[in-house]
Amino acid sequence: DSHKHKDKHKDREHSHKEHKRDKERENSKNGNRQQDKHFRFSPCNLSGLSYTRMCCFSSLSIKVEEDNGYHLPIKHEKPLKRERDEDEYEHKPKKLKVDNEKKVKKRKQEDKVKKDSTGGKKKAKNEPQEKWKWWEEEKYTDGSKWRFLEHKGPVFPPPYEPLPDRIRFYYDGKAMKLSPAAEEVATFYAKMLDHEYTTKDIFRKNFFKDWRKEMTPEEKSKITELKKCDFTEMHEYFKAQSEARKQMTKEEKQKIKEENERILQEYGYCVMDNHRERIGNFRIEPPGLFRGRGDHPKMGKLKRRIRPEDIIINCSKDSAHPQAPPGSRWKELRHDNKVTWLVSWTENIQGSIKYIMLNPSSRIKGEKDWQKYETARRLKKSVEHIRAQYREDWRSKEMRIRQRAVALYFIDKLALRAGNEKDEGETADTVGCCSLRVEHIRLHPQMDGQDYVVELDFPGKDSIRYYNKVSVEKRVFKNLQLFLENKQAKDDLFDRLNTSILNKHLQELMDGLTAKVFRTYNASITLQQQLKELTSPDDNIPEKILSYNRANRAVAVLCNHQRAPPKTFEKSMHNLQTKIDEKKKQLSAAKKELKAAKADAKMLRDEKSKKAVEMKKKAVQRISEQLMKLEVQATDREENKQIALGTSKLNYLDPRISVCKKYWCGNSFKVAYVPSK
DNA sequence: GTGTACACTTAGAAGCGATCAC
DNA sequence: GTGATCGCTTCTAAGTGTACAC
Repeated sequence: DSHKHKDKHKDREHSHKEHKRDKERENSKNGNRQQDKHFRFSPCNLSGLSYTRMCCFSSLSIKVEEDNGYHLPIKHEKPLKRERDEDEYEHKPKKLKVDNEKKVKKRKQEDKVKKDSTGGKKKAKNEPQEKWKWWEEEKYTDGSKWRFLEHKGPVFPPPYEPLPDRIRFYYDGKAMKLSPAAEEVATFYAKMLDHEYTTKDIFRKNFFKDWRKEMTPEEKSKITELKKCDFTEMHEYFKAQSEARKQMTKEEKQKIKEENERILQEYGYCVMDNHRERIGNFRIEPPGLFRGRGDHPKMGKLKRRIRPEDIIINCSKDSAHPQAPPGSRWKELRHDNKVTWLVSWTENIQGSIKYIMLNPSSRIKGEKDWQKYETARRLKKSVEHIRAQYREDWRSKEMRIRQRAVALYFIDKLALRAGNEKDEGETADTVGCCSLRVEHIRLHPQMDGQDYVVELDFPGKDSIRYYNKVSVEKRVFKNLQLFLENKQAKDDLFDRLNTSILNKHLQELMDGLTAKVFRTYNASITLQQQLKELTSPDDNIPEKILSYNRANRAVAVLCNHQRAPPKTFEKSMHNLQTKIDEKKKQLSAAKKELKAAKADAKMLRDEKSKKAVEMKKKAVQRISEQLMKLEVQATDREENKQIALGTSKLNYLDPRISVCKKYWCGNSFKVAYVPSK
């Protein structure tokens, strides 16, 4: 019997997008593909000291073996071997300096001295761009995140600018002038007319409900049906505006660029502990319609405009406090150095808190990132023991222990997320490991020539579908059968488990261990093993890049990092195919010419015709190479259609693996910071 | 044990300037 | 010159995990 509430989840269908993805996945049995357009660089300013890195890749294919210890949700042609234990992830770390009170005190004093010498303000803006090796400095041990923090506060979006009178809204075929408040919300919808969102019932319903709240009583009584609303003039107006922006002269564009740069310099940086640091998101989110992912019950709701009165400012007592815009005041001015955020506010859709924090290149983010990979490396040392433990626990007398052990096996083997419980009706129905339900799993004692196959099919984070068939150990299979007994589709698979229980257990096994550490560890170790397998010391740079991309793709597949195929995908593939066809024709013609030249040479037996043969041979060779390149490009693009490589690069792969000398491929990476040599 | 608040990381979509191909 | 594509940034939603009250 379930300890958790049952029947709490309503039947939901896959979103339209997901259906599209499913269909495409089916159509692409040899693997998912993605055009490597989406690649997110980590901020990697050498003076910015990011613990993350910057790489230049093209997309390349990987192939996956059926049973390699890691069971990837997306299948590929070639085996991706991944051994569980690989010592090379064991780079010697640079010894972390241990903080002590004396050193922290010294740093504090130094900060004070520098501050005093600059009249209470840091000389940050025009400081020479000298590398700051924050990783060589001591860390705070008292839980504080900084000693001094000064910033200029957030940048607010511009106020609403009413539409020109010539741009009209029509209701039931008749032009109608809207009040400014109602008009503003209408423009949010009008701007999205081309988007799939506006075809969704929930989106339309939520928008209309919230829009009506902004209307005057007269408007409210008149506008009663969304389907009678005509926003097309507004839509065309915004499209024309966007077009006009594109058509601006170089000078106009330059002027805007300079203004943006000025704002960035003024508001985009803060001073934290004597260093000028880039802020990640210094702009307040503008009002608009909420774009929840998947079947989000709140999509289309009005995201209200944030006012200074909603804003909490966090900074040092002894800093120059940011000033609220004239005529307004902040909600609160706080001096909490136990947190890293500079500005916060509560949003109105979920009631959650939003923050303005530092850029990933900052000391504070870099240190956290580093710690994350250090924890993953510690896990490497304990992982065999932990695996032995959970295998033992599969036989436990207690159901809760068995469930915990099977869930952990999934998290380790399949790199699943923990799966916290979520508020029903407040968010899209998505699950992770601990929140899997009976309906998400199917057991096949035999399937495709394999024993004990578990078929997993569930919506994960961002409503991305996780689909995988994996052969498991007999004991796991038997346990799963037991967990499913006497349960309905909507019941929890692991009814005696949640993330809190699981993480408490993990904490006992290793200090700092939580479910997500397994994802980091397994992603990084997969990269390393793939690099080892796919590269050889004699490889040239393109070959190494090819291997790196394949290894990266293996990680993306393991972590189920997917994206929607680009809108222009089909068209661009079609264009590429046309090129291939033309090239084939060219090749065929060149071959004919070569044949003719050979015949001439045989007859004439002179130097000129011999030379002609050589020329034609070279032409055939050149065209063949061009054709091959195009074909590789097509395969590559097709295989990368749905795989997103950026997330793993940015969040899961220890940069020390990418810059390891053994796999180093020169100009492929720009490294901001390599902590160990 | 449960619920909630909070702080932070992870995530895909969208935007945009630069470059390429024609 | 123009449209397509690339390479990257920005935006913000959606997760994880901890602390704390009851």
